[in-house]
Amino acid sequence: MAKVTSYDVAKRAGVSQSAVSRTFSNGGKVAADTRAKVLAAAKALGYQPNVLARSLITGQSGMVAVIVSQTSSRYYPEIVELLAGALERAGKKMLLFYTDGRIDRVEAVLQEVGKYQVDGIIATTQFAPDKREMIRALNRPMVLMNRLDPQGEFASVICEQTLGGAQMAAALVNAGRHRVMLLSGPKDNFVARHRLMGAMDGLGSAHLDTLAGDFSYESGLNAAHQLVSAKPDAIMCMNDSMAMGVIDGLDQLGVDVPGQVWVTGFDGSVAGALARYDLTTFAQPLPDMVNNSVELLIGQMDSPDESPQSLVHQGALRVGKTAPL
Amino acid sequence: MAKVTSYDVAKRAGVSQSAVSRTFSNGGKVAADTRAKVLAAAKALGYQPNVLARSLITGQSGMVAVIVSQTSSRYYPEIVELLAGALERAGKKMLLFYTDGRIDRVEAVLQEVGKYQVDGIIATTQFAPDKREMIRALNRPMVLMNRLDPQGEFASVICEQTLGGAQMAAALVNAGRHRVMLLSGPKDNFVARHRLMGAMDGLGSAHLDTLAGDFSYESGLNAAHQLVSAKPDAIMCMNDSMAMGVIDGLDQLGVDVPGQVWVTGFDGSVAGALARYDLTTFAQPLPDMVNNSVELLIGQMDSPDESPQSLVHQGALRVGKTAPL
DNA sequence: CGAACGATTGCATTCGGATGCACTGACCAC
DNA sequence: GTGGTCAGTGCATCCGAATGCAATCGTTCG
Repeated sequence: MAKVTSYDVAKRAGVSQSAVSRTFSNGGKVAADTRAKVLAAAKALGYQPNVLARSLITGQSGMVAVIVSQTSSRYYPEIVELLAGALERAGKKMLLFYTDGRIDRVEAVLQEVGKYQVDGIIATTQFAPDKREMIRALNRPMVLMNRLDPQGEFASVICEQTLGGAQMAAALVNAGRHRVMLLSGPKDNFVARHRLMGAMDGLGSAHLDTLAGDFSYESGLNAAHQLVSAKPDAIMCMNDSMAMGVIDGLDQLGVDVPGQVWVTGFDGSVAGALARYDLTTFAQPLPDMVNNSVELLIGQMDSPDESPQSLVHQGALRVGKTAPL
Repeated sequence: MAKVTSYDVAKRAGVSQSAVSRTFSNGGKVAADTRAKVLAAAKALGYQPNVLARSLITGQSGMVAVIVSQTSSRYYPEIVELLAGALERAGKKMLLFYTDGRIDRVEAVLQEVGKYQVDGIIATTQFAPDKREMIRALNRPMVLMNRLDPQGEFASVICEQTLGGAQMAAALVNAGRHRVMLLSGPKDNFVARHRLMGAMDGLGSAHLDTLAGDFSYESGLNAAHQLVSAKPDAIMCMNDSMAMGVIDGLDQLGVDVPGQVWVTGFDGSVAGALARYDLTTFAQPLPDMVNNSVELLIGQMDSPDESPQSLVHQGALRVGKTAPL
């Protein structure tokens, strides 16, 4: 019942350990009947190759580290689920780390990642500039999702954020909205900053003011009162979770959406599409982005010398009932 | 830049590889100045111990496999996030597997788990009885979450489901509801079955009929029409996601909740607590359950010979606006 | 002052599997 | 029949770190 090793299988099958190893690795040269004997013995003993031992030699563990910055945005779980599927299809296992949105935890997580010989890393986290050297030292393929490496050293898959913000803003202005409040995301967050830039560009003089949110539903809920006190005709939120919070906050204040104020989100999350919210939002093609991330990562693993690519996806306005554009 | 091993560190520090190993493992006896030299060299080289190599000797990988049956219930992401936190506090890494709700994938997942020398397993999946031998062969501590092993061979943490169903049902009847439709979960799902049993017990003659759902929002949405055609005064859904779907479906049909029909959920999910849904539901103490699961698992790892425990938590009715009990 | 002692340290081996290399036969062409 | 090719095989070694054991050193005790 204890551990079954390749030696045990070899003994039972009457062959050498090498033969067992060759049977279970890909390139192995094994005669058909030897392979059959080995497989029979393996099955009888319940043998499973020890991937960790194998990784010592091959340098491949089959694991991919996924680092998520779990802000309380409800968008992240959707990313994780999609990633799980895409990685599984690529034959990789997912070693999942959360940084809880704390930049100071990033270092600890990177250290752990370094100990586990992962084949690659997919990160949706912000890295402080001084962590660059540390990441480089990990010396592993990495793809940033929804983050861009300003120096182009690491591959990334993003959705065009600034343009999206501008597009949404322009749509609001065109629809006659001239008093627009903004609810921003975390200051150090890549997508938050870019969305905000685009939004402010697109709004021009229609921009009343900007309040600081943190991407969480609660921050939207809490901001509703202050947002509405400026008497806006629209509130642009820099993600869906906050938009949902704002809507619920406005409900509590007796403010009708979209009757008195329009509200828009950003992400195109599944949650935001729930019928009772049905957000007008800028939707990112998340499934494609996730699939491409994994493809890029696998590509880097296969040919480590090619320079890292950056893929930029285009999102699209999705009109729901919270802003009848 | 390539891989840094304990030998490299040893050479630079002018000590033996053993000294390096002892510095980085817990029980090691190392003189203070030796340790200092090692740590300095390690830092200079960016050395991180290779956990996988270590696991060969110690038999401990520091990883815990989490197996989730990812039905489209939005409750599972909440479990995963909580688990991530609890495992991290316990110093364990999370190797995450989804079975996509397909029982036939369970075997494949178990095989993969077997290859990775995880220290333990936390599963929210259903196991077919013929997988029992396979799990036993893995020979690893395992805790079932929200599942009960009928033979008590594996530890489990559950919430009292039958009682919860009965309690909810009784509350509805007491509040004067006498025509209650049920929306069940997957037939082979543990919690679904038990909730349903309790509900039927509690309803008695107030039970009109039961429709089959699959725990997904969509199945609730699609069932709304058929559910309401029986002219019920309440619809009990066996989880929150379906309840949200039912509510949205009823909205589309112009049926007022709770004006014309009451709707209840089950889980106490974060999503169901969103203000625009504000479900009346039977809430499980999920954070406690998760923490206990990890504690039980760690306990089993420390003392493998103790017989596995089963913890049963008590949930509580949470009254929202979809059924003003 | 010599012996016993405790704290450190390094050596050698081990974990489980992959792989370069040499070796064995079988089979073919000449 | 001889030399050569080639598929299969096992041996020995390696991956990176942990650890039992023996060796070393500075002390302390009698």
